Amino acid sequence: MNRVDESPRPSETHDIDGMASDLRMATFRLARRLRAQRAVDTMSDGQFAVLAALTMHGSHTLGQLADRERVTAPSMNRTVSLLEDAGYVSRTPDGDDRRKVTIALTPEGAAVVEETVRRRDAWLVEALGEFTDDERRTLAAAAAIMRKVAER
Amino acid sequence: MNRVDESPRPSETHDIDGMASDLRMATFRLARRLRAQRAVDTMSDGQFAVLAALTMHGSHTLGQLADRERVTAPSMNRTVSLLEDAGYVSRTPDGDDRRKVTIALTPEGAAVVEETVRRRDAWLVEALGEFTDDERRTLAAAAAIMRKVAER
DNA sequence: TATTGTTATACTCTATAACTATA
DNA sequence: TATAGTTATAGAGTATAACAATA
Repeated sequence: MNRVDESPRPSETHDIDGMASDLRMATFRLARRLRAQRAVDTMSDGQFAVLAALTMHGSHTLGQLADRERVTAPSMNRTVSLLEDAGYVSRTPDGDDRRKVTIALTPEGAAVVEETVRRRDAWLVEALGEFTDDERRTLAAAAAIMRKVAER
Repeated sequence: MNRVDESPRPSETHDIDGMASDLRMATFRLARRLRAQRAVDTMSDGQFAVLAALTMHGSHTLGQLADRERVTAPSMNRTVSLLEDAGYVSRTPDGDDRRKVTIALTPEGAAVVEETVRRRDAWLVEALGEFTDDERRTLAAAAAIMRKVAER
């Protein structure tokens, strides 16, 4: 058994049910807190998530965006329309299959992503400053694991 | 951006900006994934959060619930009304200060909490089963720290 | 007057159903 | 016929402003 800190209690590591509850509550709570920090912006989470997806994974069709964000096509259509009206994304009909529409980030959209990330992280960076190096190391390691869990 | 994986060096723990971004993204992603598991239910996150608060912290006035969930009083009033209509909470005028209303969980509400938690955690428990003891220990430790961060 | 809760109103996000255009 | 996207419509969640009851 690989021990990472001074006194891990083995029995607790087998209480996966309790740990899952703790992790679920902590995740929801932190997500809510982080989300609240967007108060300075006018952009919703859903809109920002689309811009972030376009930033990370390039252009998408409407259907691809809807699948990625796990919303229906009409919901995504509405979100994309709002982003288009704001000048943050462009719609371009696909050359091969003219039923499809390619949604791409505009330079203005890219700038908004950068600025929003900066603002959102500011609060978290300040909060993390009050924790210990060990605690921050734990969070960094956990973040990588959480991503793997979410990708399941 | 693969930074702190198996052997974090002290210098890296000072890259708080990058770590904050990682943690923010991982938290949002896991929260979204967990939230999607509620598909079997008809209850929204907001309604469930109220039932969970009543379960964990006992009865509240409307204002206390609004403060705890960080929404306005009219928003909480609406949520509580829906829960009351569904039979999951009760409203009782306060004996001492008759402006106040005590909101309490009904037995039906308590049953809904239990069942919802069970369903939500089922997915997470299964997911966690595919990780190592070390990884689960890291997540357990991180959950506690995340709660502290969120309470800031 | 101040506080607690509620009602009125409006806007966003989401969904299902129906429709259009294209394959 | 099937698929990609859009439009129509409705319900839930949130907010601000205005109101009622009580302290």
